[in-house]
Amino acid sequence: MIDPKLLRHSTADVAANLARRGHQFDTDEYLELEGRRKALQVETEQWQSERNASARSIGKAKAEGTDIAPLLAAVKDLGDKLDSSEAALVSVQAGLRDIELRLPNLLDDSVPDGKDESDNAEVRRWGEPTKFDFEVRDHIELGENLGMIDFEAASRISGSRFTVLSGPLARLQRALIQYMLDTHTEQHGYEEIYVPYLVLADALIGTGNLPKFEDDLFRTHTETPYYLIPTAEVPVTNLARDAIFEADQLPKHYVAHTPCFRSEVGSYGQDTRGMIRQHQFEKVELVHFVVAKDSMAALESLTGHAEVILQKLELPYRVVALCAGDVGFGATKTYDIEVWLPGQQKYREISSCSNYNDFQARRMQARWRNPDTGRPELIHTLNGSGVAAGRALIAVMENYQNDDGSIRVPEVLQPYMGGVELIKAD
RNA sequence: GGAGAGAUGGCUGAGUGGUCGAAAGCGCUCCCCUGCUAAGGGAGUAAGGGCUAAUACCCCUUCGAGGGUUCGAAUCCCUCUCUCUCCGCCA
Repeated sequence: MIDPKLLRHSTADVAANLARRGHQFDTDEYLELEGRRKALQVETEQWQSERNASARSIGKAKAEGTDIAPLLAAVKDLGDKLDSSEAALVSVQAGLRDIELRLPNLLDDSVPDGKDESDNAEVRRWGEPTKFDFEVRDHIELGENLGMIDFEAASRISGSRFTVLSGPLARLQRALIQYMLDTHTEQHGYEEIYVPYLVLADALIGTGNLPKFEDDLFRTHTETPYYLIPTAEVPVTNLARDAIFEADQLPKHYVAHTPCFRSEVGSYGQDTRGMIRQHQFEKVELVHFVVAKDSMAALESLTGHAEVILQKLELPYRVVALCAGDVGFGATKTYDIEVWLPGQQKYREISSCSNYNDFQARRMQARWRNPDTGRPELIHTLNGSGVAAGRALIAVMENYQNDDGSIRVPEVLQPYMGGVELIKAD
């Protein structure tokens, strides 16, 4: 959520910033509503104040034994006036809040202009696209030839966009997850955390997934609905909900492995084959809670931590700064890390690292106490994949493939594979 | 699933219709005192929001959540959620 005060006092500036994303902010509608809010709130609070004053004087009169009948007569219709004014205020406030909750975050000035993916700016590149002296296979062909990926079985069980992995390949994904968790906790100082995979709507409002992106989520039909998490970001970031951290408790660095569930409506026709885009996938997620002044530096370090994983796996990648039109709803700035996939001869997203500044914190009331002012201030939240395990598995398969369809196990993963160095069909 | 108890400020814990944003204690901050330490004395110490240039006044809201009764609710009524104890079941 954008600071309501900023929205109120610098409406045109906010609209201009959001326009960079291609978001059209109807300032007339907003200002009209905001004007009514102000009038109604002032009026309502005046009635409330009056009611409190008269209730006090009635109490006092009663204690003194004075006749309270005239006082009661004086406040006779106060209740009605208060009720109607309050009802109007509540409805206007709900309308405003809905507008505010659906407004994307302000972009950082460093975000490059552009309208879609093709305008993203490459920041750096690590490694060179892997070279092969044979015809490369994609992960689908590799996996099926090994007999360790079964898309047909998955679709019998769950329909499209699911995968069944077996044997060494299933273990390889687990090895990747374990390796990532160990690296982030042991090398990068993160605290490992285990969280619920089902969350309440409020948690998703906190991170910005609701109310706008309900369609992307799976929901239960229990009386109070649960949502399957689309990323660990949701439960982990909500650890800060309603919190007031002391200065010495920050920064917080969390790492969590969870499955992620996405409905992927609206992505018909994209990546329909293979396990690039699934309803369910495994991901290791990094989350930072920091004080405001540190968040841009934190974005750099978080992105760096995700990159280390690819470097240790010796997977070629590049980092791109998302352009204005491509930055996600709640982020002020985002780096995507794209890994080289020989099967597609393309760099494909394997991690997305974002600074949300106070956007999520404001929705969650996540604060820290600034010792200089003694007052609670909003923290800044960041998160990034470190990295997506399903896609990392694809990247390893395709980049480590041999002519005979076998797959070498990256050196750093071998200890997690019981020393296995090569995955091949029996 | 059954039975019972509970939910109040950073914590413990009073408070069954009015002067209660809330006693007391602890903790914390500042000041005083004591040659150090311990002890002691004093003052302060919730969050959100509105108004505003203001983190100054002033005002509003909040005692698990939502509704109701009332001029007035932490206190009375209804619904829900959560926590704890015991029994049952269960990974």
